[in-house]
Amino acid sequence: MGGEDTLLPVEPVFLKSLRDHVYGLVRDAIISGKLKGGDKLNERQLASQLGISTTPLKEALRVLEAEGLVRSEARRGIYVTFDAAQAEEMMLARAAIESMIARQAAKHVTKAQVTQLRTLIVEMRAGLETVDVLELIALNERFHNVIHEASGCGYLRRLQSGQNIYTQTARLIVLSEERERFQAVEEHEAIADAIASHDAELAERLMRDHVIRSGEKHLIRVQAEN
Amino acid sequence: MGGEDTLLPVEPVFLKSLRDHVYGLVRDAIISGKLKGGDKLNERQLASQLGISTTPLKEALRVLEAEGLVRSEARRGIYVTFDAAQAEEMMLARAAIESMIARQAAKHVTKAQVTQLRTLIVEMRAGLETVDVLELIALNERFHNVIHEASGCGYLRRLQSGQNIYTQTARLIVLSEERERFQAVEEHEAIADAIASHDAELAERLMRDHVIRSGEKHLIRVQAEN
DNA sequence: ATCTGAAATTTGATATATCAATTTGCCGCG
DNA sequence: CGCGGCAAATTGATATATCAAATTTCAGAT
Repeated sequence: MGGEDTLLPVEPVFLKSLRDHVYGLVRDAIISGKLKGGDKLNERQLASQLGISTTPLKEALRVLEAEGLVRSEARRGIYVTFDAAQAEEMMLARAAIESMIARQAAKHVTKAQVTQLRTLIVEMRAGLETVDVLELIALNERFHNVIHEASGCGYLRRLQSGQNIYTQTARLIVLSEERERFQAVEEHEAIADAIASHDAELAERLMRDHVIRSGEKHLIRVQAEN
Repeated sequence: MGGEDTLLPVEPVFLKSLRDHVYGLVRDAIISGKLKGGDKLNERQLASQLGISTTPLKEALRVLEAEGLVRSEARRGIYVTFDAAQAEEMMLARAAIESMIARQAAKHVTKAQVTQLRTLIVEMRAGLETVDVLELIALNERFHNVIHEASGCGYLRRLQSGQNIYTQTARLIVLSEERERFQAVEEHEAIADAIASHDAELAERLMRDHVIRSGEKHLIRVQAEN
């Protein structure tokens, strides 16, 4: 087993339910590598470490199992299944879903949303000049959010968010390379153009290639950290 | 190790945990329309109806929530969120993921797997002649399974299976149309050719269009039933 | 020393009790 | 009649106890 002793307390204010809080703790521990593929989780022990009962923990583990991060064997144990190979597949899943969202966005986007996308591109170019990486990260998120909203696909959006395994620091590191910053903005502009011209097929392909290319860089970073 | 293959006389039904069983019951009720979008579920009442305690039910509901079929509001209630719009989005999700799987399959497929695909196509043609719809359904599943295996993507495969909302009867009805049977086999052959020639881009596009076109027919059927 | 198998232990599965937030209903006041 | 507001009822959240399957331990036989 790997280092779940470093998983921490649940003391913080009751902003959300224990199960949601614990879900986040364990998921982060898995994604960040504190819990590695093959590690066994003990319900009682983990609940006791967190200072909670097994009920909310069991519910959190069920969600993680539904997401494919752990596998539960009846009366045997709960094992972490997430590894580098799955990280790559989750990136591919993001690419698949995000590109389908872009496809739908190209079909349903409004003129106002096109304007929002173009404005964001302009701001991204400004961010390139000032080398404001944090600002670029925020703009990237807003850019994708506008596309999500344009698509009108709430379920796909939700499904997509479940495939996110990149931390803020990983994003910072990836965008610390000037070449990457420029390429990302170029790709975003091409995607915005495709959506603006209602070219669903092109928007889908460009988005897929963008997510995969950018994702590979993140994955390299993640692997380097572990 | 080994030899346990002949020692499994236990009924599968009893091996399944209550939570898994209940999960299946509620999911089917939602997908089939017995529970409609907006319906409120009461934990105690439902547990009592099913003759179980709330513990396994809560876990089942957490999984359904993770899948986006219900939404839980703390100390307020659990509401069914699945509706026709989400059914369409789940079909799009299937198309997105299945096409990504086809893309990976085109990259990693072996000669033996290509042979399997070609054999299945031949059998499908035979099924067209004999109008054996059940056989066609089984062949379709095997066809997609070979592609899944060729892709080597276990996570994507799992994610894909979560998007399945078609019943056997729905498949029967859709394939009851001769035009649909022929078109499906034609599309399958084109997909097999693309994968055989390692054309990832084409395989992805063909698979996506196939799942969407075929999915729309299923959705029309589902809507007609409700 | 190795194998067998039964007892003790572990552990997830399930049931039940309790807590606390929310809703509901009723009463009185304007 | 309408509107606050408090008490009771409802309900999901959490804690704890119990059950049963799986694993481990270890005595006894070979």
